[in-house]
Amino acid sequence: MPELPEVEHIARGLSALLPGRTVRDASVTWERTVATHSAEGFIQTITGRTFGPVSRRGKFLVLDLPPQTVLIHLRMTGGIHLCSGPRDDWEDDAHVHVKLTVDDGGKLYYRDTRKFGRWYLVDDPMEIVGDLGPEPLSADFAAGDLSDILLDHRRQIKPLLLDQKMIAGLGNIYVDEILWTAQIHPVRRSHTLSRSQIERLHRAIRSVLLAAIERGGTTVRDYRDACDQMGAYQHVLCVYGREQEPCPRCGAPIAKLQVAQRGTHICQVCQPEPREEALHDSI
DNA sequence: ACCACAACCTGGCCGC
DNA sequence: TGCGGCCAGGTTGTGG
Repeated sequence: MPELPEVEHIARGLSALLPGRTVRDASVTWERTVATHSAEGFIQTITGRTFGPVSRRGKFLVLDLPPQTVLIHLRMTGGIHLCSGPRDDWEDDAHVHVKLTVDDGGKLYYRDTRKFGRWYLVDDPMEIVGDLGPEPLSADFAAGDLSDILLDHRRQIKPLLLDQKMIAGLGNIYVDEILWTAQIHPVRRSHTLSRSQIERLHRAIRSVLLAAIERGGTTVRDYRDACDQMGAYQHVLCVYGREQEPCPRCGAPIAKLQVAQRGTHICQVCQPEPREEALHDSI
């Protein structure tokens, strides 16, 4: 579910509430959620520790818990909810797999229907996020950096953008939105893009992600932020989930196809299919 | 280097 | 109503 904007929004929500709080109690009801420890070992290790700053790297939520760090990847259906009141809807939820009680009685719930999400407790975050590509919203991610990545490979642009080792944080929804915005077909080979297309793509990556963060992310189904609120970016999606609806730019019906085994939404007019030779073109 | 596919899980939706 | 099949915001490992 969550891509960069959703994780960023959750991180901001937790930043306001979690730092300075001490873990008093913890429970883990789906053993495999904690990838680095047994449930027992994890609970013993973190109890009594106090949270420091909360941040994000790619799609990972990063919780400082000196002297170590907790990294959380929400995968498809993971969600975090921090409740300060005495009770909460999540208390008896069958899909809550981790629960932390902090010193003022507040509770942090981790809910994950499909159980794909993972928690990591490590000495050095680089053990987990060391292979990630650059942060697309960082000030030093320039069009030239994107160009270096694209020209260094001969892959279809969509799977390349989804590859976290290339650029960190993009997922299926935002890649479809970004490619529509930049008017680039998802199977276009990365090394065949022109200078101006790369600049358009660079601008689209940043503008789409920033707009999505501003609206608190996209809720297709499960996603809720740290305060259990839905996002609002789903209301302004241009192509994702809009098969058959008119393209906001030209009015042609949005088409759905498979690219890299992922459902993919495009406007066939605004994002024309590359010629065969451009697909296989060398040099 | 790049791609296809299965696996990890559950639930919702569609058609019969 | 029930059941099978397909779909889903992600990642990893295997094999071609």
